[in-house]
Amino acid sequence: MHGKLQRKTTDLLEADALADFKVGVDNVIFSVDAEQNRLLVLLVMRSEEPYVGTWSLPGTLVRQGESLEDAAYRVLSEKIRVNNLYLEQLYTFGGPDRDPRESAEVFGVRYLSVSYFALVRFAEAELIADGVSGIAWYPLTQVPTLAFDHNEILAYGYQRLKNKLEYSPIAFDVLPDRFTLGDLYQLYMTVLGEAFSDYSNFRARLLKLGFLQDTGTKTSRGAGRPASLYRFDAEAFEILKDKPMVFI
Amino acid sequence: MHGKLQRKTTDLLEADALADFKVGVDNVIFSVDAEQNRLLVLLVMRSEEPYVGTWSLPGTLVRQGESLEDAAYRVLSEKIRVNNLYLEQLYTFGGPDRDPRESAEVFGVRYLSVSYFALVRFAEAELIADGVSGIAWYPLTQVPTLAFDHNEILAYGYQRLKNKLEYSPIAFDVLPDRFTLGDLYQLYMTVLGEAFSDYSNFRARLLKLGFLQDTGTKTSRGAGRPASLYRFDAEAFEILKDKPMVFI
DNA sequence: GCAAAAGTGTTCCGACTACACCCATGC
DNA sequence: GCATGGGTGTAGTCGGAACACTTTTGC
Repeated sequence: MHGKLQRKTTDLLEADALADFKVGVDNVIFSVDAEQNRLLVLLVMRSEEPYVGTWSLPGTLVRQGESLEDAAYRVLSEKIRVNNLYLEQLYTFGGPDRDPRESAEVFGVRYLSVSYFALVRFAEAELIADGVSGIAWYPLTQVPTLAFDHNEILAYGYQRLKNKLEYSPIAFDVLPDRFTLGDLYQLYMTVLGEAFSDYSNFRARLLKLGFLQDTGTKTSRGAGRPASLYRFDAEAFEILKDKPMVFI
Repeated sequence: MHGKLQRKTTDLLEADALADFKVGVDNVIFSVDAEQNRLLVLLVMRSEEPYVGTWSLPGTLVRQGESLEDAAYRVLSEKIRVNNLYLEQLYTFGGPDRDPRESAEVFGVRYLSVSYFALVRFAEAELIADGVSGIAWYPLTQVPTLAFDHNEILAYGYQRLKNKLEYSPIAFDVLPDRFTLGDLYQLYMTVLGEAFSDYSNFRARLLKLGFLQDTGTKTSRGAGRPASLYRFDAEAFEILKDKPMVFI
């Protein structure tokens, strides 16, 4: 309401001068290790200042001509090779002083982070070591203190993951093409924690939704009765997608 | 995976040079006119290039030392005076070429928009006309073509509003302190459209939740039996906030 | 046979739906 | 009285929770 008219003349000296930004994209990449029933996050060891030698979320700064989502995909593809994945924007963190590089020059450039949330198939995901910086899947329970405000971003991403699982079919982006209902149940247990639902009720509910296709084949894993392999029927789901649905 | 090592020397010439950003904040500000049962959005007429003379969402560019949320509040307070409001971040739109100012200089500055979603009390909201640009509440059904990608942002905000209404108590940020259950019902009807629930069922469900306090006083509006005035009990709600709850 | 995992069925109970009906006011 | 909106109650139904039970495998 004030200063707007004079700005042209004294731009850089005024208190309300515009901030210049570099925009970073940070990815919260989850995966589920079905063997060990662990929820994993992908972390990289920083090899540049600031925070050299500290673990952080994989991220990058946005380049000229590159969209935010492009940048998010680029980070991902530089770190892991995957065929299938789920990706969505998470939140934008942009307070001043969230990046120590800002304090270097007074009123210098600001760093803003647009975070993305991704889910990939653990079995397919092949980590790309570039020889310089470390890269590793960390069990969510063992994540150390991260660079910047990345612990906060991670916590936010984990919340989103849990919410999404309840009303979105993102689980099928992490499971192999053919999976047993036990696999699916284990995935939910791993992410949401113990006792979110009885197995047989979970089973009945999911099957009633009608987008799980019994392939006819069965698989036997050690002791116990062999389980039917199911496939996610994307076409059948499309029809139902607008109706509210709960996997709990 | 490539170019990372050489970047220091030929930074500005390389294809993967970093983009420089100005960051804008655009607000989708909703209100509900209880008299006429209309859902309203606040729009402003642009008085500067680009898009002079076109309606747009109220927005601003982020200043030095200012957080994103600060900027969002600043836009709001420059346009309207309100006592109570709900505000949350919506989404970040950041593709190249979303702002025509970008094409002016090749590889010049990029414009990124962090959008916020707000809900204010219509009766309390006093619009601030600055004499230069227009400002007006538009019924959602009559919104014209807006500047930039603002129609898209608005559509996204409307979706969020509908979702939030179902599981969050944001309605009470828009209603006056004391309101009748009829007021509350009308609000839901106005935002969500006809026939989302029977009135008596809606009433029973809400009262059972236990955070609506009957003030004892009654109000009479024209014909019909006087209605009890209720108040939202924030303390009672705090206790229940973590449990899933549906107002439908 | 026994343990282990898959798969089926059944009972109980709470919640939502769809109404019908009573109450208090203005005119 | 009658129209209007507020407020209460109820019968039917659907779906989830809990749990018992059957089936098919490995050993």
